[in-house]
Amino acid sequence: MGTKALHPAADTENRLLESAGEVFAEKGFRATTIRDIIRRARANIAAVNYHYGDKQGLYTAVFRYARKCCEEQFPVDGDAGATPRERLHTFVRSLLLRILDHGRPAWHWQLMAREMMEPTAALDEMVEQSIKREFAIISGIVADMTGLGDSDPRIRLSASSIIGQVLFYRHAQAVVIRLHPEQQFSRKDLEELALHITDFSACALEAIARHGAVKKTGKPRGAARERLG
Amino acid sequence: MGTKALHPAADTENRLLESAGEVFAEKGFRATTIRDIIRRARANIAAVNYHYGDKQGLYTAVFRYARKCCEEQFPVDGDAGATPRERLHTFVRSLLLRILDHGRPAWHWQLMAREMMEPTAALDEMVEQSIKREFAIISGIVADMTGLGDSDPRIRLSASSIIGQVLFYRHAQAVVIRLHPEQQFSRKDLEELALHITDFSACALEAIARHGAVKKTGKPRGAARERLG
DNA sequence: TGACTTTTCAAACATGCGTTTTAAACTAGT
DNA sequence: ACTAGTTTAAAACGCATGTTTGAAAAGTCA
Repeated sequence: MGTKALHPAADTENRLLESAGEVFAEKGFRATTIRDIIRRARANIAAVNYHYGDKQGLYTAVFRYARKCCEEQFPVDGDAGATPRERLHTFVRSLLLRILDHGRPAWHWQLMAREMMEPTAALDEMVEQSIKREFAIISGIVADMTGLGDSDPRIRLSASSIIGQVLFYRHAQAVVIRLHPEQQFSRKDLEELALHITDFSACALEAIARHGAVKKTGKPRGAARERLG
Repeated sequence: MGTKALHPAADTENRLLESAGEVFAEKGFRATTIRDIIRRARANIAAVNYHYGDKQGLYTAVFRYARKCCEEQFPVDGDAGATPRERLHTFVRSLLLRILDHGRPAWHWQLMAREMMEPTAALDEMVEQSIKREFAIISGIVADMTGLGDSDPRIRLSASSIIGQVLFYRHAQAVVIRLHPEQQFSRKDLEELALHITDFSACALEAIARHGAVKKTGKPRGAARERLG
């Protein structure tokens, strides 16, 4: 009927992927029922078994699909010619938009957040194929801004501090909303949030650069102290 | 068996509370089965219905119990006479130990973390009776360290940044373990972690104090230089 | 002890779930 | 039009779950 036009070139398989993604993201793997998915996809209950074997098969298919879309939409590594400070801002902003933007496929990173907290086999794949690379990017930025040696544990700790500030607004969003109703999550608010986290982190990194980067064979890769003025 | 001695003065009701807490924390509300709980508590399946009405009733009872225990164990507001920096460290350290310490009731904050991510009615109670107060504490510390006026939004943002760094290790623990197997969570590791987060945050706050605290009663401590947008 | 309440127990009940089955509808090549 | 292969459809199966039941056991007080 007319409903078919809502999902344009969507054969049953694609409708299942999209619907399943929404429901899985909203309620988690266990709490979602196949009947809930097929109702939303306007498909038959046997379709998921036919196309994906079983519920778990559909889940991993959805997960792979989500990761692909997510990476394309908000690339996390900015212009290599930019200053470390600018690259930090790009990274923070992209991550924040990824996990909180109300855009169309809002459920992609919601799925990821769920996997982080309650890992299944899908998390291993995600760590290997996405997170490792992205953590390396932020680690590189941190190294540039601090001048710390590659193996200095403070790089890992600082990178975690930065990511933690961002993920907070996803993982603890329910608390934030209750605690600070004035904190909204419009695109504009997210831009402000990204600026704050960038500022906050940059100040800390610059402090480390000033009085802490005297380890290893000091190889200052970038100008760490330019930002001071 | 000596198993009964493990739960000393535990009547059925208390055994249910403890066992349910462990299982709920580990698998979440939906995924835990009553049969799983009563098996661990060595009680009959009808006991939960008899004492708590239904599964949901048991859950809210467990939750209230968890909050009580949690607050007693790691008080988050340190000596009022200490320096702001020391109070910051106390706060960060307590929060970190709360959510990651392997001590006996390790499941208390695991439950809370679950509620944060997938809120039920229990979260509202928690926000009102615990989180608001604790967020006020860290906000006070931030205000002291930066000199910002009470209503400056940067206080809320900075407090969130600090808490976010801590919660990261709970919410994304599965990722951290896969990404950095060298990162352990022994008591000693947690102390180091707390020191890093304190350092990182203190540097950022001090920078804000230097060039950003020109609101309210205005106490410009350093040269207030402007930064790029 | 004996009546009465509280607590425990094993079994059964009702429901919702993932999955399977069987057949009908559709598609494409000849 | 016929047939073979693919996709969809409806119903049913088997199982695990939350909950209820009715009686036995333990506890309480006279």
